[in-house]
Amino acid sequence: MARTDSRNHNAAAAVDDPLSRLPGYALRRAANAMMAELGSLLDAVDLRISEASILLLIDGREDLTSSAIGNVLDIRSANMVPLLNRLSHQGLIEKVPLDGKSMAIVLSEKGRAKLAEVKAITEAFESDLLRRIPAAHRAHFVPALNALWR
Amino acid sequence: MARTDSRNHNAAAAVDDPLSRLPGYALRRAANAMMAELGSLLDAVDLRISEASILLLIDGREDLTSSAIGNVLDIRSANMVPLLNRLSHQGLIEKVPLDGKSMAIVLSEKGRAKLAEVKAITEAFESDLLRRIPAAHRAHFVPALNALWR
DNA sequence: TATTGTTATACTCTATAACTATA
DNA sequence: TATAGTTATAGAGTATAACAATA
Repeated sequence: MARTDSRNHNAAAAVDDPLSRLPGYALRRAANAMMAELGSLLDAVDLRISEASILLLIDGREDLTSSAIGNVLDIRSANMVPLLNRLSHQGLIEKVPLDGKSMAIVLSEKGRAKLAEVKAITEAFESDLLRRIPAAHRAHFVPALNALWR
Repeated sequence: MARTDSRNHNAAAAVDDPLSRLPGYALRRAANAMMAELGSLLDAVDLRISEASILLLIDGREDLTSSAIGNVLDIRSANMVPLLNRLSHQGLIEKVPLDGKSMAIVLSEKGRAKLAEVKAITEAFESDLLRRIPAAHRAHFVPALNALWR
């Protein structure tokens, strides 16, 4: 199977990604791969990653507003609207007025059931992810990542 | 400055992101932060991250086709077209026919000068990135990331 | 005055489908 | 038949600006 024809101009096979030694590039590729995989897993519960993140963040809390959620997850208020609308139309969340201006986003009965599914999927996925990292590097992974944004 | 008013319903300040212990979540947040920063740095040379990646990949090579580049960087051929067009309109690359079907993407004189600028920016950025990771975790970073996608 | 929430909009990135032409 | 390249298009994600109502 060895290809030794020197006239073969298509060198794609010989390019073994010289960029992969770069931390930023490796970070992007790893994140893209992870997002694609998690996204596929969440298709089973008809949620996007950002929507699942919101359910996980709310969990049992009844005091989180749209802006509070957006602040934590780094989502602009204008972009929170369609995100929460979709969760609302699926009957997963409810808006409870806190005062004339603010509304708490809380999980409905259906939302709590969905959250349980999301937790099962993400917990399995997250431990899968860790298991793929060689044991020697594993404990360093989250601390290193968190140093880059927290 | 301490806020101790227990009647304050806005608990945003009290939410310290319980999701950050999750590897997948931390990976996404770190990658987003990195991309935003690198993107800003590359504004100085009027290039996007994907465009800079292409210049870095080509470097001195004269045998890489659009599809070869796309295979390495995981960019679909349909999406390579506008990407290469923009580099071409900026006079940074040229297309050299290899046969009636394939074209090698090579750097122009101007492209080589631009690449030098890109290298300066990215090398400074990449070492900056590493420097932010606590020393104990630093050597584990790229190997751990590469285990997730290579 | 600052904050909460909303609407409208635009830009980027990425994905698929359909197609032409050449190997 | 498979590969190289292109066109058109659609869906996500995310950004800004402008606005109403309330704190």
